[in-house]
Amino acid sequence: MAHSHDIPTDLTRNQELVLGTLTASAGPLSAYDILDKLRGDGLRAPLQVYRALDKLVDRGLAHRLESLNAFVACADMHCHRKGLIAFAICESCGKVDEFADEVIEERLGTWARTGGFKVERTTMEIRGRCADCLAKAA
Amino acid sequence: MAHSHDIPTDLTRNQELVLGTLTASAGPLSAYDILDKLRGDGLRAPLQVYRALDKLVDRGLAHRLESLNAFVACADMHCHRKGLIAFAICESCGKVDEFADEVIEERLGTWARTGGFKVERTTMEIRGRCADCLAKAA
DNA sequence: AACGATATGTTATGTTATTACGCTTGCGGC
DNA sequence: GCCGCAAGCGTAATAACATAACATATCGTT
Ligand SMILES: [Zn+2]
Ligand SMILES: [Zn+2]
Ligand SMILES: [Zn+2]
Ligand SMILES: [Zn+2]
Repeated sequence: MAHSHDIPTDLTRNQELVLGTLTASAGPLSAYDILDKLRGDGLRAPLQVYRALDKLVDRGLAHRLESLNAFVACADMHCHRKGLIAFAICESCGKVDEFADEVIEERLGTWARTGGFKVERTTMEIRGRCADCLAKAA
Repeated sequence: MAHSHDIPTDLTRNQELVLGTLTASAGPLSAYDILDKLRGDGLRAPLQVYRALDKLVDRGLAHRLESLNAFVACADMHCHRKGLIAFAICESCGKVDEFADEVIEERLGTWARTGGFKVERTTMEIRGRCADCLAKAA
């Protein structure tokens, strides 16, 4: 049976290269970081990376972290249909944890309904220290 | 009696100019937008604006919107000691509404405690359409 | 084959943010 | 007063992030 982690097969070459780079990385990468890693594969211009990233983000295979101007591969495809994903970003090791929370989403919906605001998308990014790094620092 | 909207008196000239510009603006401004508006007052270099913005953001007098790479004046100083502020940004008119929500903050705290993550700061930005713009479009 | 839609490659440019360096100003201790 | 420090300021240069504009290529449909 197909497993939810399977990489889609209909990606273009550039999209596959970019997603592969993100997946192989321990943490978020900027578009230019990605470009540098893919020079050996023939990529030369930022736009090649940005175009691939656009598609990957559209499909939920990657996420943009606004507070870092960087990108990560989706951790586990749990989230593609959920409206709100929160990211916990460790300032120390760069690791990114992603999670979806219905309570927060519902609360946001309540706020929006009250004020007549139509929510189109939400970014939530939490900066701090992960458990591992806290343990090491202790 | 002192009112919470009073502008602090211990700002430097550059800080005052930048905060004034933000306060006068209907929507968020980028650092370079601010710079352009302040050329007549003698400001010449991005750094002059960025330095002022750093201080203003530190003091909670202005906020940075990560998803726009832009800045707004704090709407009403209600938030300076609260950990989490959410911003609702209208894609149509640019208006930014800010609010603090204890439920969301508590929920986030719960998630963090569970995973051993130490939250240092959170950015939450909601993109969509404000009530006014929805009414106009109808 | 003709067409449209999507993807690509390339160059140039635009926008946002920081580094590095030196000068000035305000202030407490002497 | 004068020293020494901390904070602020001015300027130039550069780094980092993102898009515009245009030409070509690839693929499925008719
Ligand atoms: Zn995801
Ligand atoms: Zn960590
Ligand atoms: Zn505020
Ligand atoms: Zn609006």
